[in-house]
Amino acid sequence: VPAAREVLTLPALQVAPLLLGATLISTVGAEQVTVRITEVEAYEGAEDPASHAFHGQTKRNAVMFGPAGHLYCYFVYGMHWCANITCGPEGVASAVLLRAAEITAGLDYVLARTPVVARLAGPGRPAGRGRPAGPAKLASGPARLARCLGLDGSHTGLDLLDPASPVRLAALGPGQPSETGPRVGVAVAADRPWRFWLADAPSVSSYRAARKKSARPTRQT
DNA sequence: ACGGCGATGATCT
DNA sequence: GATCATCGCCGTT
Repeated sequence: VPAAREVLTLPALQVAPLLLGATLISTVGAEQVTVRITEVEAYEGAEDPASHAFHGQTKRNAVMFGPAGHLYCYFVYGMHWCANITCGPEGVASAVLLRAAEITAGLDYVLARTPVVARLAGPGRPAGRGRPAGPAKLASGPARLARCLGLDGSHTGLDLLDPASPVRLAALGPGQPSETGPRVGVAVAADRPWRFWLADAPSVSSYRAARKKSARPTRQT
């Protein structure tokens, strides 16, 4: 199924499951990296308190209000980048967060480019003790996935359907068995099962509830 | 296998 | 000045 603008222009909630199994190609680095998406989350705008666009348009989230099929990267926790695909018609904020994928081409390059990634699942590394098992976990989690693809804020706004773009959405998934659940690390609207993943895909990240707000200390010296 | 927590900086009120 | 759409390390079962 070819990736089409009109499909991505649907609300994120509808686009999200269609992105499972989709192919994403990055030529941002020296060599091409290709992945198959296995886990995503939908974020709507005005009616979704967990969305970056919930409070309206800002400089950071502006691309979410643009046409569908563009890349939205944001920086979190002082060290990580995460990547979204914008959805919905122009003027309506909506996006799908890319949470996990399996690397289908360029694995050697990914391992060579980022030593910290290679340490996670490089050859000869056994599982356990803080060490995820095998290359399936290399792009497991939104920040790991963005890192494997070489994405950061400089790539925000790229048109994923432009054949000349260094990051492209080549094809949508054929519609495989998938499962849903609440979004990871999201405290508000926790009752909405807007996380989607491919059943039995080893690259899918593990669920973590939002860290509960620590009761604020009464004093600090 | 699972849970707690520190790192670290942009963004927005 | 608080809040993160996280990750990796460390300690405990």
